[in-house]
Amino acid sequence: MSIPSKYDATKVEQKWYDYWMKHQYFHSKPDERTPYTIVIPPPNVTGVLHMGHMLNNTIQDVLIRRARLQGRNACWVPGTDHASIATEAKVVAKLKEKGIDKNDLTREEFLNHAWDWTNEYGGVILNQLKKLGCSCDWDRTKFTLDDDMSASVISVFIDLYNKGLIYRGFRMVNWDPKAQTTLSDEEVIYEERQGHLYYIEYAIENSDERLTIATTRPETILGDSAICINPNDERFTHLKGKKAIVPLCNRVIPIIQDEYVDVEFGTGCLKVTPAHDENDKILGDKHQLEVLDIFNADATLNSYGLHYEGKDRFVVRKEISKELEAKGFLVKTEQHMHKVGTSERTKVVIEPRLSDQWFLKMEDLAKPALDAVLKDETVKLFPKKFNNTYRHWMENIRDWNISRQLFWGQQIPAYYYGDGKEDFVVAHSKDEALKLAQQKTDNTSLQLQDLRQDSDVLDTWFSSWLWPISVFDGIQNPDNEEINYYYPTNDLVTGPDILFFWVARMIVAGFEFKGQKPFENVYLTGLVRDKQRRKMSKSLGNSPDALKLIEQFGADGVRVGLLLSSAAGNDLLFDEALCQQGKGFGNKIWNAFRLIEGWEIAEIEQPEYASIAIDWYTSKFQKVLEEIEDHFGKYRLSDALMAIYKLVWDDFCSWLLEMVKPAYGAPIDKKTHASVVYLLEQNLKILHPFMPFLTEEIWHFLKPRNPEEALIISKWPKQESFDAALLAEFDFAAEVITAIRNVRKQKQIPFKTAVELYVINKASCSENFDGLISKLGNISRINYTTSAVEKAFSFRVGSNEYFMVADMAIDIEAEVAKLEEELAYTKGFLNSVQKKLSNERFVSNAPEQVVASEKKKEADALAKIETLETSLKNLS
RNA sequence: GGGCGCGUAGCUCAGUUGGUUCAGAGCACCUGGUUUACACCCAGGGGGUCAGGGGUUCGAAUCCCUUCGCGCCCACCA
Repeated sequence: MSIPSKYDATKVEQKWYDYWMKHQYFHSKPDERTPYTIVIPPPNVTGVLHMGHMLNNTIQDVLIRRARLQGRNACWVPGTDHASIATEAKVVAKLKEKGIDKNDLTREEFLNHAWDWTNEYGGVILNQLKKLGCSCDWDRTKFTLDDDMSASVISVFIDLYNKGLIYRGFRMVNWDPKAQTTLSDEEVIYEERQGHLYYIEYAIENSDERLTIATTRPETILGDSAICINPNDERFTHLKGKKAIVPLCNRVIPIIQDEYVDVEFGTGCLKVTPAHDENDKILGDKHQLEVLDIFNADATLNSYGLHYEGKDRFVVRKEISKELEAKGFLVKTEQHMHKVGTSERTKVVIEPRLSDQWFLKMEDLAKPALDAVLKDETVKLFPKKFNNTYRHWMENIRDWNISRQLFWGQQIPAYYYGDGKEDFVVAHSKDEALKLAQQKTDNTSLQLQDLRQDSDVLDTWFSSWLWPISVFDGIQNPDNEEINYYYPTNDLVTGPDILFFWVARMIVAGFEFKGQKPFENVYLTGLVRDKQRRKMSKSLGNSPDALKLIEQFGADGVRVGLLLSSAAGNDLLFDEALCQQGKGFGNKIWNAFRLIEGWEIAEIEQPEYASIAIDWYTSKFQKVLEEIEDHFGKYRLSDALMAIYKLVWDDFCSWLLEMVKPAYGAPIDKKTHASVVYLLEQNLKILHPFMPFLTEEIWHFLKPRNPEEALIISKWPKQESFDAALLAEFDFAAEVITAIRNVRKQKQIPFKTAVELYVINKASCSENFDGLISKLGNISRINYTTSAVEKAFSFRVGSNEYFMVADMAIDIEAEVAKLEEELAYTKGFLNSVQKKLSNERFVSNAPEQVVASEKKKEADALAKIETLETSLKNLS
């Protein structure tokens, strides 16, 4: 098999992905091994891969591949989410393009369109994940609207309802007038907006007096039920019991008193509109005020809007303020910054609206989930700083509005048989509902056709909160082999933006439905931003096409690029240059492999320097492996990758390969070659989670291997003890080599010119690395001496002094200057050390170790000064 | 309004309980190098008042206070 000089990522990647699939390496089934399980955060079924997914799933794949190499039964469950509101919005838009209005369709017709759409685009994103190299168990692919998944959701709803945790309530909810559905509090994003504060005069009934109120929403005066003043506000006590007249519609409303009103804000008078403001609703309930809903579902005004009927709320706001001004009701307007709730999905301004909705009581459910993270730490968040955010949310948790006025989702299993508030039952089927209804009403004449199912569907998150359980059928079939084996899962990798939407609720569901946590560790990634720190978004056009990146840099290159600078929880500032760096790294490894494979092997004796070099790298590898394990343990994948990057590039390629490399054209001894190949293989194993394709390719080039010997299922290197002393010796030798190269560069001694080196070995270095110093410094001979060598370039490493003898003129003055500079620096250093040592408080307070080290520094400095002074004397 | 976090080299970030190994890494930059695995390369190098000020300590990037700047989360003030 000939080795291509260039690595062709595209071809190689397809080949190995097919190979892995064919041999079922990604597939997991319960066995005697310890499981390692990840469930994917299911992307929107109709979505396309973006940079956030790339980062997220690369991290998951790194974790899963590493676990697989460590001999665990690795199972990564993929799937997609029906994303009710987002998908429904897309389908509605698509239908609109075709001239079809959703409102003209029946539920069934609409769902048919939605399924067509899902079947056409669904799964695109999963195929994109394959390009990235994700080793998911595709046989397990789930969709949150699969029949069994939906059945689990419905069971859970019924269970919670029967436990009294789900209730129906007429409440103020967040209404999205565009999607025409309610939203949970979490789906509302508050934005700071510049608005106006309108000061409007209301006449007092049977009086000439006028009262001024301040409002940001003048259009809602048509829904006013009262004016509220603070009972302690002396300015208004005389108005107690009087009535005011609403401008334009001339309705007479009471003036009520409540301490809720802030005397300081605006005019100290508040208009009360119970239908359109949460606080006004509370006031309204307390004071038994009328509730006047002035809006239609699409936030246009209804008949209460008088001549504004049918017009949009924002249009009305402008027009009504003009009318109020023209008629003398508007006193003034002020600029006013305030927060406006907007829909996460449709971006429109949320309208508080009173309606019948389904809620889930959260307070009791939240307790075990709160303790699991903060008290028992059975669930750990990475980075830990999210504990606070989590606590805050959990401790102030509010009931969850789980109903949505959509078609795309699990329809709520509530069946109504009458118009009364309690005239409904909750059941798995209509037949069951009928029985229940007959029992409840004691009316056996009730018929199936008398029942109508609630038209709402459940919030998407009400299905995805079950994900880690339901993908293993743990709801419907709670004691099955799979759920018992894979649950709780190990790691969850997701963004902090869905910490509440999803992560927290999964923990809640885990304890409620399985009696234990859904996962052990939560790795929260940062957001992917561009170089200017802007969020990547379609509208900004700053989000690169994920697949094009893979084409350009290879999946391995992109994976490395993404992970190079992404500490957990930190935003990732994406730059294509990072992928280039990833690709360059791949190229480096490829060429190292080509070098090794290109050597001619001979039955010759192993040179001593090669044996030392291999011992050194073996120890170095172990030392770095220890660091890598530590990084992985802390979910510091960037650091783990960087440690491997430096190990492979610097230590393996730049040092080891250069050290063992035979002279040009000369063969390498068999033993060294075998060792180097072995060490390369060790490298490939730890590289594999990050760069699966390239490593598998090289692995199979190194020797023919059976499917059972594929890298993907090989064994992660075992951690062993290493020779720290040898590593220290190498570091010293490396310093010497660097110094030699430095002198060569400064004095323009070409590398090809061999020079002799003399050493005054005060540091008592071993001669282990002399052969390597000679080889990498092109030293013809190393001589040990006790006195300075004349006509030589000198340098010092530690307390050793070195002299390079080259056949060229020595600039004595420059040498003297260099020595003097070094001497001055060392004296200054000595001075500072001695100052510290002469400080009695330092000597008596600091730990012995620290004092000893300072003493050693002093001794070393003194020795060095002596050496420098002797050399100076010799030169002059 | 409440809470959390951050500010270290041109950029992105490490820096564990204050003290050997503390001022680091990668990238970028500068200099030199191409018949010899790799220019997607090799060798070498410069660069920081650790945001500012104050304090505790023998000793502070690290602990405390304070100022300034930035980010995030939560909260119904019209």
